[in-house]
Amino acid sequence: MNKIIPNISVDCVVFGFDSSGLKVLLRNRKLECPETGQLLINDHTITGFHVYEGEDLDSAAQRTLFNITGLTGIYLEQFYAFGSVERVNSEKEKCWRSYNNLGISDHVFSVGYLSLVDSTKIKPDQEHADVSWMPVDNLPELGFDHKEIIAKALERLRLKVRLEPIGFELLPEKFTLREMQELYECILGTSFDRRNFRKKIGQMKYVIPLNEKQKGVAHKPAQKYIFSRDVYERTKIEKLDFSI
Amino acid sequence: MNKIIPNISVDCVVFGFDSSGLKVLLRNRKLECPETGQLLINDHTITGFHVYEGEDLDSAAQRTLFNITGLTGIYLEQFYAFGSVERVNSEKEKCWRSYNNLGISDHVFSVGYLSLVDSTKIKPDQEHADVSWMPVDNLPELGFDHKEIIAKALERLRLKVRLEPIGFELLPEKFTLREMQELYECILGTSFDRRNFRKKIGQMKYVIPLNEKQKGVAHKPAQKYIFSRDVYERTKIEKLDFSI
DNA sequence: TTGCAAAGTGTAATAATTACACAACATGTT
DNA sequence: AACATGTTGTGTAATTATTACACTTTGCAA
Repeated sequence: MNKIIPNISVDCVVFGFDSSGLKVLLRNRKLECPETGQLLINDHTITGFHVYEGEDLDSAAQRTLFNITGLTGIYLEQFYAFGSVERVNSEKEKCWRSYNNLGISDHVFSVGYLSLVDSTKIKPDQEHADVSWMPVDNLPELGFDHKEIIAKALERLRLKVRLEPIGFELLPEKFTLREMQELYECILGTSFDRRNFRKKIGQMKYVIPLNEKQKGVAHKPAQKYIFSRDVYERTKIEKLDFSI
Repeated sequence: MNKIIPNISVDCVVFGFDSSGLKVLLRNRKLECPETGQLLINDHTITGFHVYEGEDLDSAAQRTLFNITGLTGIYLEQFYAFGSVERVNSEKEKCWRSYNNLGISDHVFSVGYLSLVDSTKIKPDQEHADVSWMPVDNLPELGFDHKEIIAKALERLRLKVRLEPIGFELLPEKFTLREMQELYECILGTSFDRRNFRKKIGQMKYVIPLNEKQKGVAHKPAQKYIFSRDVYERTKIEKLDFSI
């Protein structure tokens, strides 16, 4: 049995994307009073867990991510460490700990990881009924300091997406340029001229058109594209040129 | 008396700049065998210390930074958390701990901070004889995983310097355009055309020329400039436009 | 007075970015 | 069968940013 380190955890902000925008994978947390049955806590948290003894941060984050998504090999990046004294010490969290204390410290330092997944690969409803995608621009009530953690993750995502082609991690393997444009628009909160956007993408040799079209749409079907990391690595130039 | 948290520390990479390039502030660490007097360890470390109970990460970093520089209000930014299992468990570090163990865990998670100081404000020789500026491109032997930490700090500095006007933190209050250009050249490892660089800086309203010139130089003295954060905050545009 | 070393300055060529409108197409509806 | 709908796919001209490049000025030291 793995022993947890009582004062160190990882928290993983899992981003997904679909036609209605950018999402975060959250778990519903409920606590009801054993005597009265009253709902003491009913909020949401990102997924996280204490680091095990003898485990390093990245492994702990991968483990945590696997537990909620059932997937391995997904994009995962450490982005910030959170260590404020109050982060697990609000009244609500004291209450939570009083019912769930498993030898956990009252000052837990948590290392935040940011993960990007193709949301079509996850069917959260099946495996964990308490897990769901929530829109980043309309989050429910969150536990701990998870609002702050998500905000910081989003900030990092916005930065990173302009510097590296990580947007593709959020798209299905085959995607249309419209999907790609919508993704970038909703991450960056801007809108692009369609022709200029396409011109720009056209220059990216690593975004490769397929001989395949959308099906079952009530309009002219769009061509599908794939991203080639391989071509990207070979042709990338050291420049902040992903700003679109 | 403050009690330390045995498994959590902060490490602070302090960067400075002078005419010979970019520097890191390092402390010489020596350990001699109490019996034989033999030098068991003679290397360098960045400055760091365990977090105290009830203290948060930023405060711990500020405290640590003050201890080595004697300065407050300096640029300080968290950049990465290090938690590999081996980081304090090499033969050398086991040896160090066997002589200096103050209730320290054998798996210490360290949060890396990056600090930028005007090196003219620090006279390391006076206060601590064991502290000195070392060139980043020619580092001595380093303890713990500090080589990796410095590398990561440098990577972050290179990124950040293109996105925000933090370079000025490394310059004296009044500086010449040549100093500024040399700073950017040595951080980014490139060289700029002098006229184009000046043209670019000319557009930055927050780099303000003074009615003051260099003195005591054996050539045409250069005009001095200051950076105004105030003007910057007012005029900044959301764009990755600091790439020069 | 002369030599030295760095400061300070402008222009033309090239490349990148922006703004903008219409025909083609697959489907669902009448 | 014809039509309505909604989205795809495409080019050009104007503007702006980037690059490459050479000579005169200045203050001090010898």
